[in-house]
Amino acid sequence: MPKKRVTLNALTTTAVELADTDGFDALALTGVAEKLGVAASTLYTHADGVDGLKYLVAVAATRNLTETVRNAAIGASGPDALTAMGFAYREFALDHPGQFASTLLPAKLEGDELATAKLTLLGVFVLVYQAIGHSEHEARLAARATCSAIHGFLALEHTNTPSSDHDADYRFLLNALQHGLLHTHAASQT
Amino acid sequence: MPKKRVTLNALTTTAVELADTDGFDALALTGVAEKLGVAASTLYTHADGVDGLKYLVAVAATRNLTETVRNAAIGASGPDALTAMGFAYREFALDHPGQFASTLLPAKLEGDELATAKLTLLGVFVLVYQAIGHSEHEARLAARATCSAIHGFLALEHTNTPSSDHDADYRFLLNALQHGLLHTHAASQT
DNA sequence: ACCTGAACACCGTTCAAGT
DNA sequence: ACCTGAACACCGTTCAAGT
Repeated sequence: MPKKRVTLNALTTTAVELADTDGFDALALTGVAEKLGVAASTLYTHADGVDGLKYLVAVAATRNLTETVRNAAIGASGPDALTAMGFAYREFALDHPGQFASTLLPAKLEGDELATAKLTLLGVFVLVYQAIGHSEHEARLAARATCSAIHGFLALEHTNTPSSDHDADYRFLLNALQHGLLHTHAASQT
Repeated sequence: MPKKRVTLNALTTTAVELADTDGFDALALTGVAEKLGVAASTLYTHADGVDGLKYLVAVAATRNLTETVRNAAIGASGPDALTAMGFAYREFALDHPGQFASTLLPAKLEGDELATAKLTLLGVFVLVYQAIGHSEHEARLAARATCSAIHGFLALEHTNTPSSDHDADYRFLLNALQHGLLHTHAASQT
């Protein structure tokens, strides 16, 4: 019998997979333990219960999302980059529903892993707005507004009454936001 | 001993209260039953398990939110009405976190109570945009975009990295969206 | 028709005991 | 240091039995 050893990496990976499969809320120590071939109580050596496990998933998911969005941003300039990022964000949410849901988990301590992961994600948007010509303050406002709008759309997309064309709705939202942000930018420069 | 009788109304009210107190996810048959003074199994006479209970909460919450937003819309015209609705929405979310969270629950059947409640809420926004001069199609797009953005902001407001001024952030988002929607409106008319 | 209590399954958590 | 299995609490759900 080979001794069963659990690494933090294997634990996280398995938890992320299970979250995407069964839903983030349904993520259970039992399921992860079974998939890893260990007793459920073993997981307390590596994570702080079910909340600790969900925290691990949230951190990994936020980082994965950040990388996806960042990759979408390269190679396109300004406004096009924003649209590309928006659609990459959406694709991530559709492909990884559990990871997307985990994004809502609040950070515990200011400056902890999850908090910094969230800041990094926001930072990608900030950079794009700065590249367009916004000041840092404006860019931060614009980035927060954009992330809020995107998250809201994706969260409601599958819960709300079915629209005829979600794709068009999303494009409309991104466009309106973009024009609105350009407006405030122009207004602040006059 | 007076016989304990549970009405659907008392059940819903208690569940809504408990959702706001303990969180929508933590809503439990046990807690509701205890607060009503009956055995947990009794609740199966009135609701279809825990999911049925959450469904009841979601319907009630959506209706409450709709009334709040509708009330905020009267007495102000056009753009001002939209801002007022946005802030009423936010106040509702802050005061009733459980009800706000229940808003994310998807409707089961098309045309069921929850689906129509969601449509009614959206309808309030549609009406305002029509009053401003948008066509019905445009108004529907604008309403969906607005609801998405508002929901996203409120969902992330307490989970994301603390901003210096959430109030300003929210105002900024509502403003940008409003200007962006006016832009697309103007563009489609030229 | 509505309510109760017993019963069972399932999950989270702790802990003494093994290696 | 890491893993196990027993133990316990808690919640959801079902059902036969009461009124």
